Amino acid sequence: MTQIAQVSRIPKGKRTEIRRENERVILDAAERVFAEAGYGGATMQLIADMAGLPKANLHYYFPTKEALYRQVVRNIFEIWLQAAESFDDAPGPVEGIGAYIEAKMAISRRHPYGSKVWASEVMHGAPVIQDYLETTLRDWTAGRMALIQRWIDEGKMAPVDPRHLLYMLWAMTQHYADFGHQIETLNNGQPLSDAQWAEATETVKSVILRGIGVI
Amino acid sequence: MTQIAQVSRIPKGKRTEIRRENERVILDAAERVFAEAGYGGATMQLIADMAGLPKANLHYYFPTKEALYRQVVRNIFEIWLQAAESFDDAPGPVEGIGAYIEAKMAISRRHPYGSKVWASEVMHGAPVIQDYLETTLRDWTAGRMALIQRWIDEGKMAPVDPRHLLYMLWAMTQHYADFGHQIETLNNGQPLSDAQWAEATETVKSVILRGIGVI
DNA sequence: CTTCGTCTTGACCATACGGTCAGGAAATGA
DNA sequence: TCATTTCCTGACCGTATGGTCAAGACGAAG
Repeated sequence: MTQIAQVSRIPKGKRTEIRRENERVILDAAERVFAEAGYGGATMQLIADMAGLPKANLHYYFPTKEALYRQVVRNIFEIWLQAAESFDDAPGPVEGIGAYIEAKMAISRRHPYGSKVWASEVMHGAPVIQDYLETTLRDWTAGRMALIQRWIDEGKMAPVDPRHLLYMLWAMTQHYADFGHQIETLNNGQPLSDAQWAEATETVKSVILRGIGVI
Repeated sequence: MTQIAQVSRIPKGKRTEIRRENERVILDAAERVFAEAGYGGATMQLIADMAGLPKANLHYYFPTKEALYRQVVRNIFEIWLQAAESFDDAPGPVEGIGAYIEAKMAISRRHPYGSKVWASEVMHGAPVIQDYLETTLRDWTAGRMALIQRWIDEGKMAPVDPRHLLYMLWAMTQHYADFGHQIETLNNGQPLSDAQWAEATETVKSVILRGIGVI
């Protein structure tokens, strides 16, 4: 067991571990800097300082600024997709949509920088992840719309346009990450407490679930 | 009457008119470029090209890039505040919140660039409009929260946390501007038609109004 | 027509940025 | 121990950017 744990942490010796760790540190720093300064405002020097590495070292692991940015955006997309699984295996809208809201609110709290990078990328016309929008996201959206439509047809919820319902879910949950600074300012400059996050999640859930006629 | 009309259009001769027109052209171009490229990614040259003026001319009207950006953000804030008036003079939540959703959806369609600049500014920590958040926006929010609470106390709507209800309204309506590119991609690359905008507005209204128990 | 203040703009400057590179340090394997 | 590969980094480079300036064009007023 100890052996297995070690193997999983250091799969192929110190070399691999160094690479893995440095890439992680750089990606974390880059996510934060890209979120706070935008792609154009972010500089490799800033990311290097945040990561505690010389700038030239960044270019050793990631050839260009754009390549680093691409990797950051892709990582975020993976997290989105994982949350999307909350939708499946649900007997009806109360469980499915409720779980989805909870999952996305949790992501907004845990990965605010990632959400901002994604928002920024989309706002600028999705120059990097346009293909993802046209393939993976489009397919996922179509599948969920069909599921919601099925729930409507089965009389499990009110006849609400599935597409715009999805947009509403995305908008509200991501708002708590993307506009976190505004929300914090309106909260007397304090980050939302555990209780306030729970309250926010509960309010969103209750309004939506009542709004689609399942409460 | 003709005299008055002329006076209001050309108050002080051609000089003033030239200044007014050039400032307008520059601000329009700047709003679009800031929205599409972000503050850091926007260049004075790009704005100048978009405005059809030489770069040096921009610096004649606006001393620095930051000053130009500040003016763009302030203009947007004014538009936000005007829409906020929809809330007042409403006898209850159906009219007040319904009108507010319609007004903000209309703004999202007519001023998508402005909405994106605002979102970008807030996401980057509101370096320029932090004072607005702490004064004007905070006051406005407090006033509307009190109004909503009054409606709840009077039994006109379900007891929904007023603060988070406001956040939900902002999130959903601005989402159609800020994430317009994603929405367009999911609409087979086509901008939303008049009918689709009406459908979106109707869906948001119906879910929210049912969600706060007034339908 | 002359004068004066406003507007226009090509050329220019200092700086900061993304990216390169050579040469050394450290880890690996025989 | 020694050879080989990977990792590290200070110094450097070409370019693009925000901003300046001086000289001229244009409208207003007498």
